[in-house]
Amino acid sequence: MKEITSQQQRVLDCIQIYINKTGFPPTRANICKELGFKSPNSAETHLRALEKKGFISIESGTSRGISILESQEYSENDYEYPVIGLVAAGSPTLAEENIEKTINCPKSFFNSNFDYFLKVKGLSMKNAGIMEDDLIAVKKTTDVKNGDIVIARIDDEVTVKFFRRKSPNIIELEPANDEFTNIIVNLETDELHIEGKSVGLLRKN
Amino acid sequence: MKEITSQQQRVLDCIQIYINKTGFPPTRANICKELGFKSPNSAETHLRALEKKGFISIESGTSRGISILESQEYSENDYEYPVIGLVAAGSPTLAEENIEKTINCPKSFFNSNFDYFLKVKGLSMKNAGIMEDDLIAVKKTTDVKNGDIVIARIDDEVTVKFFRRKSPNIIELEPANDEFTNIIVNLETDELHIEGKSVGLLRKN
DNA sequence: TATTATACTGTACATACATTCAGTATTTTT
DNA sequence: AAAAATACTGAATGTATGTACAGTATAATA
Repeated sequence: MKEITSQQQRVLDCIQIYINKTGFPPTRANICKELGFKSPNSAETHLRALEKKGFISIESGTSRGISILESQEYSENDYEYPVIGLVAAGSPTLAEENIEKTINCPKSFFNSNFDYFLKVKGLSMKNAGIMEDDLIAVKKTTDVKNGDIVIARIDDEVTVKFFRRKSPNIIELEPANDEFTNIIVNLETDELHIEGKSVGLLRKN
Repeated sequence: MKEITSQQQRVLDCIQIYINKTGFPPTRANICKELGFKSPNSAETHLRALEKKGFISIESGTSRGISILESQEYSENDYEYPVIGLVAAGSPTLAEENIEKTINCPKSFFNSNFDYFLKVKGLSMKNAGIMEDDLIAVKKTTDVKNGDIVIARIDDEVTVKFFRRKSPNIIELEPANDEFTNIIVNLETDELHIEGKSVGLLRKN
């Protein structure tokens, strides 16, 4: 299995999500629409690359004839997902020491696969329906769009916020609570790490 | 779910086997070849019957746009929990007809065991972090305490609210949204059915 | 007894889709 | 420095595929 590029990973994820949602694989045009490509050939070349690298197989001449290989990674059974506590500001977080427990959960539980649960502290995303002690299913990725709920880190401080790119170098991290203010990050002067994005939420009461 | 005929069962099996083998659903022609039909319309009419009976869904105008709804496979730890849509007021709800799909989920996923997922309509519990289209894990029980989030039914109208017993015969159903008002139920004059209570919440985004 | 559902064959057609060709540009590998 | 891989746009084409229409026949309902 050769190395996958970030764009190819996006296409692969897109296929998996499409199958989870609809039950059947996407067309070239579906992929383009989903990822913003303007030519079906963009999808085509990515598919060919993914096939060459062994991630998918393509049935020639067949509509939607894509199948994802290496399926134990994606579809098989359950997995023990770690629950990581979002600890107070200033502490090293997202580290192994912060694994509170694990949760057994089907791998294809949310529309996208994910890496861990993050236990939420505070109410900064209250109006988005994210409450204290909720568990956010986090997919590790830096590929985020405007409006995505992201797990962002500035130095050692980790927060959950809406992601909005205002200009190539200005990113706004927007809370969903009037009592909190936007965090404006200038990429030229500040370091911003996107740890991942929310693909789902779990609450136990 | 209506009764399935033996030929329809053959077609349904054929679709499942085809998906297992290839990773994508069959075309009409594929089904014909597999089962020995000589006209694509044979497959078409069977598919329409299966859709009408709720076994599959067909995306119109879409090649291979078949998805099997009732997924009968589940392991020992997991169970296929039904997702029931909270339909508009006045309709008979919580009925089998309202099963939108099922979700495979470990039986001990939430702190208490539960019976089904309820898909939320409206924002009456917004401040409790329950948003539109969230899935509430519902445990069927009438044993509820003050402050519990309950699924209550008055006649045919089903709502999700906080439960508060004001006096032995007066129960208040309290929303978590300023734009909604409390529902006060006098057990001497009104009939109140407690369908169950929320033991968890699931959100996919 | 009339009607509807089931279970097919066979033909036809619009369009959904895969796929090729022609470009452009940047990055990585040889 | 040349070649190959990556990452696209854009247009064009053949065919794979859904789907409607026209029949035939039997069993199940109303």
